[in-house]
Amino acid sequence: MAGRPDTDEQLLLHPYLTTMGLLVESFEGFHAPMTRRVEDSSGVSSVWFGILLRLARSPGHRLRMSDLAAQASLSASGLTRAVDRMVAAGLVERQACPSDRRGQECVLTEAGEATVLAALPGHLAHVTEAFETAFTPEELDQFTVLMRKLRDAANPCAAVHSDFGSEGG
Amino acid sequence: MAGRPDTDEQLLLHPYLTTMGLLVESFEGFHAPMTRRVEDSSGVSSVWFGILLRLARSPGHRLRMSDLAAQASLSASGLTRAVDRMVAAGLVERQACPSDRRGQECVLTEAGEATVLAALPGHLAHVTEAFETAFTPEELDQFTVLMRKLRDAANPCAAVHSDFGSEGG
DNA sequence: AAAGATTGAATAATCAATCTTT
DNA sequence: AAAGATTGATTATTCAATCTTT
Repeated sequence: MAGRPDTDEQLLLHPYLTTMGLLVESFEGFHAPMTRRVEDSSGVSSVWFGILLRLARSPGHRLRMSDLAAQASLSASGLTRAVDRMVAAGLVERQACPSDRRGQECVLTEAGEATVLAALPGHLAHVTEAFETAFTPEELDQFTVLMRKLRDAANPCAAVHSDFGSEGG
Repeated sequence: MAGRPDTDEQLLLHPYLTTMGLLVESFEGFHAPMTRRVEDSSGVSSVWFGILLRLARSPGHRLRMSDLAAQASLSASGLTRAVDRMVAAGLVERQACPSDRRGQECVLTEAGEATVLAALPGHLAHVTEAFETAFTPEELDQFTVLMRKLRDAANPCAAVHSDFGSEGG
């Protein structure tokens, strides 16, 4: 009869749960091997590589700690610890933010730039291979559009702050 | 001239890197709020909820430790620790695998089933809202197909083991 | 009071090594 | 010898609290 509540079994096997599980598994299945490769070729963790890459793509090779935290999907304290370790490794340095004395900028060092540039051709080759194996050019375009929609729907604020997603493509 | 190597700047701004960054940011931007909601409504971490959900969807409400580790994107030791804590919380129990005395099965308890079923309607509502806000039905179909291609290309083995991705949809 | 950044305490993840069974 | 599972040691991440600046 109409309005009858779904059984537990129907809920458990709902197609949207299948799609959700597929999304998570697909991302992990794609991301984990990519992570291993970038760590092998760069010699640093994928978190560090992501930070170095975002700095290298930013004007002045620098980003505010809070912006970097958001872009790297780390908490503020998580980024502070990561940058502590990267400073110790000589890959980045902290500089006072000239316009806001509460702030700190994270700035790429020569060694940091060298690290990211050395690993970049190999990384790009892996990314290219993964996308071109999985997708035709038309599918890659479709995919980019759909991912942007998914992100913007779930998290509207992310679009403006994003160095990667809000332009280009 | 032909064959001239790319400059660092060209590599850094390569469209595939933009797409890769967009993919990661989109997934995190989608997944993080979903994680917070499922933790709020279920009272357990999203890792635990994922484990409970996969067990609830499996025949006999049970899975081998190694299969569960793969599906939950955890290492073998990571899953052992997680299951230790879930046994202590009364949500799952270990049973010897009848066909292979090296193996252990992780089995849902009554309390574990109650936990996942209580949170399921709310979780499904959030998933539904996220997908239907982001996508038209046609786009959701496209998206499912593309995610499956991406996973299968990057990680061909995952398809066979997957409870979520290899059937239905 | 709110925002940016950092610190202490606690949690959870991994690698390498180990043990049992196949 | 290889696979499944677990344990010890280490590392990384988070939350809550704190400090400075706006």
